[in-house]
Amino acid sequence: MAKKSVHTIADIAELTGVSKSTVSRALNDSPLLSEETKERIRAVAKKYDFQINAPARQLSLKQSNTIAFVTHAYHKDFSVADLFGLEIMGGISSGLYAEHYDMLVVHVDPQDTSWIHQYLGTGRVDGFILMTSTRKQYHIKALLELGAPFIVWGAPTSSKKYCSLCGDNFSGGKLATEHLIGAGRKQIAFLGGPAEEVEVEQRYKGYEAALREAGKKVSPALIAHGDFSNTSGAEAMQQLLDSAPDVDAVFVNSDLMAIAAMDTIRENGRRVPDDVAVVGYDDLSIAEHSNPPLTTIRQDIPMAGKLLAKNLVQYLQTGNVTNTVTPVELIVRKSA
Amino acid sequence: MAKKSVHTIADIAELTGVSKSTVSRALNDSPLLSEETKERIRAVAKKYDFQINAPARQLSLKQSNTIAFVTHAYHKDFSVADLFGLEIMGGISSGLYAEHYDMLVVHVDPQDTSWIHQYLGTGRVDGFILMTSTRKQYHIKALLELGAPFIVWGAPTSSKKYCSLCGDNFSGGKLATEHLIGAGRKQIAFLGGPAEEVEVEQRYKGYEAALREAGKKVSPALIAHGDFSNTSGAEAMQQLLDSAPDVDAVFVNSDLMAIAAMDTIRENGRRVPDDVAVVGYDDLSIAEHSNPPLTTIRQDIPMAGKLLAKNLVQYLQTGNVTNTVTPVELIVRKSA
DNA sequence: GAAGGCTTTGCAACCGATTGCACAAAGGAG
DNA sequence: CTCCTTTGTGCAATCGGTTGCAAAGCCTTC
Repeated sequence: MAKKSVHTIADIAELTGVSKSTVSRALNDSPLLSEETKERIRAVAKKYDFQINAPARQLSLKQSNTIAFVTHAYHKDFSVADLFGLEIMGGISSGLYAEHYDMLVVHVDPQDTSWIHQYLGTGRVDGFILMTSTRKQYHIKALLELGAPFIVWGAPTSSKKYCSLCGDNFSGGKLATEHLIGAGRKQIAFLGGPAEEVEVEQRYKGYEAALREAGKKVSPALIAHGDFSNTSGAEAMQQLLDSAPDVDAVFVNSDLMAIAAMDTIRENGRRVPDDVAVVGYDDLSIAEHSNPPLTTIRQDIPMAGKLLAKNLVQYLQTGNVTNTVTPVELIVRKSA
Repeated sequence: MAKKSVHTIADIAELTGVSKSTVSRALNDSPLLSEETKERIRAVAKKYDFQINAPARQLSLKQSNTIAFVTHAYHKDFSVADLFGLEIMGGISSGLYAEHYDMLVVHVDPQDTSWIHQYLGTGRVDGFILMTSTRKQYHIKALLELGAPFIVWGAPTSSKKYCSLCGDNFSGGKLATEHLIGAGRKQIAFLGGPAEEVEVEQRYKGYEAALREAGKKVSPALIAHGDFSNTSGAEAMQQLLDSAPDVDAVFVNSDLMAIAAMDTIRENGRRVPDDVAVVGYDDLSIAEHSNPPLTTIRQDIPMAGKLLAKNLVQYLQTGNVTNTVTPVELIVRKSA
């Protein structure tokens, strides 16, 4: 079949005997056209498998229908952000797809903010989803200064208004701790991520609140911090076992650290969960395959991704600034 | 400063007192212009932080300088492709960046090939990098039929010519097995991925070759297959321990399966590596953090990503079909 | 039967780049 | 002092859409 030559709306126009404008309107479902004409034109377009030219459309509309997923470059040293980033990317991608947006992935150098000009100034993307773990504040500041549209994963910290989405960290910490208390644990430790991060602080507050409500005290010997990495989880756990030998439970701020912590516990001759119960955070896909399967706080990551996409698009279209907190859920498996 | 209004080459043209064409030529380093003029124009462009409009350029050049990273939608069930995909994406991204290309991520339904039209027909992307694990052949066939430019990760299988890149699976299998033989192991098992995959078959051949060269026989009781997933690794390992109780080493086709296998070995009251030595495959970031740290065959994934990018771009520009095999390397840690 | 109002469609300008071709200026040859 | 190259620059068309405005057709209404 010689249908090959149908690549522009002008071709369709000729085939249907109307003008370019009419074809354009038909394809965009303009109310100016009669249903009949629209139908006729669309039928032809479908028949010839017409695909509109994206760059031309973007040029005309001054809008790319593309957003950039901004993340730091991946490196050998394995942090929670990696797996987490992968999972959330799937959610974002599907959320954007539903809104007819494409996703460009931009790996940035944490030191450098020139990517903002590079992608926004050129009309390549309409907005950003920020996932970089380090120096996030620095990037947020730059985006705000340039008036670039964006949404960030994590609790909002600047006084300025911008879109954000984060998990309910307070409830997460509380839920985990309550579960351990309910299981009859007496010496419940908190193994957090970097103390300076808002998320970690909120989880700690939840931990504290649960203990207080149960009439328990917070003991400094039961508090330790890592940096979300595997190794730091093992180290912090060792520290806890040393400083509080009678520890019988631990709430860990990430699944990755929790898995490392469980290894450390075993290396110290204790059993999980018999001697020490462990609750993780995130419910990454590895959580259910760990040994033993990890009890953890689930953040619905795919859903979070979809919401990031949806809220950003909403902001682009209406200027609505959203700061959403997504619910968390306790998933009970074998480790606690 | 009122530099805000400099957004098009026409603005630059006015500022420098030349025509749009001259500005365009200067920015593209055309040989038609004198160095002096080019310098002068570039200086102005730099001064005003001019960013060229991408859609306009794309429309004019009929080329988007964007490629699509095509992968299946991520789902809960954790396969090697996930982590592997993440790591290789980083390499691809940086490789494309070096070639001045952007990376669009497209999550596709394995059943559906309409994404090809959707992205190629619209001029949104210039080519594809195919990573989907299942139904890969189906997608390759569709791409070939439509004459779409692409490169795939994995050994080429069709009789048709297309670009590909894959690890040296034969050498990988051989290296791993030789290492185990060299360590004095006598009953060396092969725990593979799906038997029908070319990669797995090649690794098996390498395993076989190493045994043969050492004057050893291949025993069917020492062969098992999983599907690259965590759980399948544990199951297959159990099967091996049952069918060959005297097994003292195992070459596993993926790090994820290997880690699960090590757990299974311990659950059966044996020690790693003392009783059973384990060699994995891929050297994912988790390999060095496993317990014990995993001896494994490294594929240089970031480099593979860069090569995928580079070779695809080369194909786009010159039509050169490349089928590259990247070297592998034995990384000795504690598990064997 | 003419005027006015709707609805439907087309013309042409515009979005911001690239590039073939024409033309102007400068240098060299006769 | 002309004429011819050679080199450097600008004009205007083009890429493929979108959209403000004008116009054409049709139906009412007086």
